Amino acid sequence: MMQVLRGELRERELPFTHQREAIAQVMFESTRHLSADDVAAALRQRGEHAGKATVYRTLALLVELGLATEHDFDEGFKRYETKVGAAQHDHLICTACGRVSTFQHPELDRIFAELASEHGFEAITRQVKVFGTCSETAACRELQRAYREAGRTS
Amino acid sequence: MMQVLRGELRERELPFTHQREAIAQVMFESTRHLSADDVAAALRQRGEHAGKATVYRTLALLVELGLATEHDFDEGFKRYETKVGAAQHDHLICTACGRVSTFQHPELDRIFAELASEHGFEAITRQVKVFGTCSETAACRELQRAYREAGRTS
DNA sequence: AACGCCGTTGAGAACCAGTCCCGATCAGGA
DNA sequence: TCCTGATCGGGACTGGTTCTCAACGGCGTT
Repeated sequence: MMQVLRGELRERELPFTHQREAIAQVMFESTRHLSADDVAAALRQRGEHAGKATVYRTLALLVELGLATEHDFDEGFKRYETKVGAAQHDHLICTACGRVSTFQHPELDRIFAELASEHGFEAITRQVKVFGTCSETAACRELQRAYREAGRTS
Repeated sequence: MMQVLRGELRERELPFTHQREAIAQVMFESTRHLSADDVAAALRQRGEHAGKATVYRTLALLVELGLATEHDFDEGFKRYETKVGAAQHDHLICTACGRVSTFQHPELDRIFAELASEHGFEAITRQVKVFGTCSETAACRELQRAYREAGRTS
């Protein structure tokens, strides 16, 4: 896993530094969506440390290398997710509790490929996000009901 | 058109102010995706003026009332688009020239409805964005070619 | 093992979209 | 016209992210 990073860096003649290793380790070991702060906290927890500029630069680098993806769930900051060993997937974001769940739909790839070629567009990445309320907690289910009723009457 | 706004405001017992009218006018007369700054500039151009706090508040209000939608095209700021008289649509964003084009796909609504019910999720809004390169300018087409070749070899 | 080049690091300053504060102003019902 | 409560606006503030630049550290070379 770390070898992949090492290889990508060598290929571009970029140094494999201690900080890059530590940050990548944090990313690779988590399947969650981490903010820059989460990464810094995880580093502290294992006795490591990296300046915030380095954390941001390294996360951007991982995205550039294709080893991570960047997400914006409308929280006012970005989150990052390891891409290694995970299939392309999209997200459902609960606006009540903040939980993010993932899904894969077999038709989406085809649809976007069709769209791109129809528009003379070369698609590089896509972002598909569905915002709404989940049914994990009682509070979320309550909001679901409220929303459904409001939708019916307006 | 302005009557719609007036009605929505009355329904919620909110005052129909001169600033709200002017900002809504700017939005309703444009089919483009305007940033808060664009709106302020458009106001200036027609001899109006509104503090930026008011611009932001009013745009948020229009979104709340269902008369506008908010977009984030990864430029570091939000853009707003009037929703009046426009069908649900999604966006292709060219990362080379910044052009945004729209598309509608007949299957997407069905797919997201299915997904939501499968996950016990009540979908409120969705954001579907495809980032890539368009074929509008020579520079964009050049990047398209470069990207296709890079994709082939890696 | 020591050298040197050059990209990286980090602490803090800077940046900037967006929000908050609060006294002045205004919409609109009585 | 008067009154009341919401809005407005200029400027201060917030907080995520980027920039600055001197010190440092990979890593290929000698």
